[in-house]
Amino acid sequence: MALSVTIKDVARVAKVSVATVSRALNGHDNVAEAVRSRVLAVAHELRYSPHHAARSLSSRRTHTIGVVLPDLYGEFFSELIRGIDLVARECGLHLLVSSYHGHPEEQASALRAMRGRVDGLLVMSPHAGNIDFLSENLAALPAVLINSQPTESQHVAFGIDNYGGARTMMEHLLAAGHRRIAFIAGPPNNFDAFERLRGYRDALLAADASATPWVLPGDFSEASGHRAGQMLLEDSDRPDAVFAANDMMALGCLFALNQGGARVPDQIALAGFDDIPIARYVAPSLTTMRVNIPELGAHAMRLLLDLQNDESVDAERLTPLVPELIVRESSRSAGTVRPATLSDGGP
Amino acid sequence: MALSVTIKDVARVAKVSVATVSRALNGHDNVAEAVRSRVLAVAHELRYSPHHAARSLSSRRTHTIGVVLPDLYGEFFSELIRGIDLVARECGLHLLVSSYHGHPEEQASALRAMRGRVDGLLVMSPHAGNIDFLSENLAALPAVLINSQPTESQHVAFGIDNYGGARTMMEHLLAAGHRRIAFIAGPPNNFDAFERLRGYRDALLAADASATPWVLPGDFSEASGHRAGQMLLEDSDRPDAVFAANDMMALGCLFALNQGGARVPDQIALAGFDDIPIARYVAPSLTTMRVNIPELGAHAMRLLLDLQNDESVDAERLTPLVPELIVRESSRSAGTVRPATLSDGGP
DNA sequence: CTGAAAGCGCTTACAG
DNA sequence: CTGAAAGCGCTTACAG
Repeated sequence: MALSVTIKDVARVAKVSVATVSRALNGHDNVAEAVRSRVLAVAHELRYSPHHAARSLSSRRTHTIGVVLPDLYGEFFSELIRGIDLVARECGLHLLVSSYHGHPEEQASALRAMRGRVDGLLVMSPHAGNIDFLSENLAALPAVLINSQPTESQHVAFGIDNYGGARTMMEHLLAAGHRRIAFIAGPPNNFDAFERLRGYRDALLAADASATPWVLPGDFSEASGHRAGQMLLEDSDRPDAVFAANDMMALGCLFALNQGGARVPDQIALAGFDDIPIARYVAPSLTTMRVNIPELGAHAMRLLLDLQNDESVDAERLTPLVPELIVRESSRSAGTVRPATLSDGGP
Repeated sequence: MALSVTIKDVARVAKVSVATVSRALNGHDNVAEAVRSRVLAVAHELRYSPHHAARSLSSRRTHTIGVVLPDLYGEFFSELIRGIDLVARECGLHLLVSSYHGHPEEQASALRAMRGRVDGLLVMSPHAGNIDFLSENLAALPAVLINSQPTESQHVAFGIDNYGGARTMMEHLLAAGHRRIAFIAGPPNNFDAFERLRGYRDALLAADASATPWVLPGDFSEASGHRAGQMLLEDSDRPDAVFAANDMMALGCLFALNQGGARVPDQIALAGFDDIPIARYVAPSLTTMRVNIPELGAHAMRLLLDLQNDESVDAERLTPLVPELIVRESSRSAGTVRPATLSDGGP
């Protein structure tokens, strides 16, 4: 760093003031054309690259967006980041990604560490009840909340229609004739999980007011789905269908059922939620609700940009993203169960 | 931002100078204990959080590591980042991740944009022949190259033993009795792909000096593997086994063979490279070389830390990471082909 | 169109 | 142990 070339070096060589160099490099129009091209040439020749911290300290803009996530692990987050990055790139913005690694108590410090590094924040906080404290730490930065519990606070929030998605899946299972439908729940304090459970219950009771919801515990992990599957196998009383709150648990359950000799979908139908890539490769391929994850991120990013430009965000743009029902073999009532192929269920 | 509280506010309220606030907050020992606790209390009460750009401009440290990758898409990169992040966190370092999205010509600007934002760089540059120009733009920052073509330059580099891995796989296929082994190659200018191809050739010729290498073109994408599989089906003359330079192509090839009615492994054995998660879920599950991707990132990060501390890096620590042979159903010479289960091939 | 100067919010020798 | 001051590398009114 000590050897690196600064704006002063460029100014000296180009025989102008640093102010002029700054203007020339930043494309201001109050620079003589001859001077500008000379400055540009010198800057290039010296391999000058502006010092980001200095620039953002004086200009009060960082051209960077902070993304604070619960975790970085897994397909969901990489797809989300990809969608965000797509929009950010178009606008010449960088991304500073940070996660609190499943420790919600570290979220505050993750948020505060963003000060002076970012112009705006995209925050995903699925842990219910975190919102008040969130507001305290968001400071004066424009922010968009992703997939978070709604709040009375003034924050812009955007997410997936988990409730509606769960109802859609239930309607599919009910239409296929299943009546005794078990549900593998997500983590207790997770807002997404809560909404999906709510959709399951409401749909079940809407179809038959005397039905008893059949809920198995889970935590979104494959292992918890596997445990739920084993629990079902041990029970002499089995459901017609199992709806897992996410695909990872559905897969865990599928393997448990396969191992235990329960045929899917012939003996038990199975469905998940998310449409992670593996879902269409397993045998039988998994019926699920497809969530357009990159679009979730991209749209949140666009909302943030509007917020930064002081454009008011109309309510319509905050309408949750509706997941799409993808019917595959795991819920097909009858017929051939073929191995998954390239042409099955997507590009 | 205008409303945010600065070190001056803390100093005023705590009735000390900004210098003292700075020292107290940074844990210097030349601060009276009573003063320190007062400053800390005030800072907390005011929800003060240091302005990062200002701090790094004056201290000349950013506590951030730049990670420049060819792309962000897919399991490989998210696993790599996870490994890097693991080590970074332990050291209280942040990560600034940037990708040039498959456009090598944007790599230079991605690298230069890191100036003044990071203390060190982790760079993955699989495109052969990029190295000289890399050196020009790395400036004075300590850097570690990941999975890149070796160079005479002074850069520290670390990667996977692609050549050795490919040979190991070939020895497995040869030991299973296969002689006519086709190879689906990766992109022409990719160093990883080049090394794997070299391992294939050498192993083939080592087993039989008169053998003719049978190389199909590919570019690491599933689609290109699918095309290669179709090409093999159309040919009346089929190989005993197919070794794809990565798992994605192996999967594409597998689907083509499945669709075309060629039984794997009975008629054609199949193997890939990488051990991506899907590899053990497909039917038949895929034999492959497992690369410990998080460890690749973690180790590179540790090398960078040593470099920053001016510790000399001994050659031993630069020894490439050796992939591990994972034999699954797609290359089993005979016996039962069962669906994948939870207990197959890993946690 | 251009330059001198103030200022962004910190850290760190330098005095005391 | 503490404070006044210089300085990090830029940008941006303010004059001219």
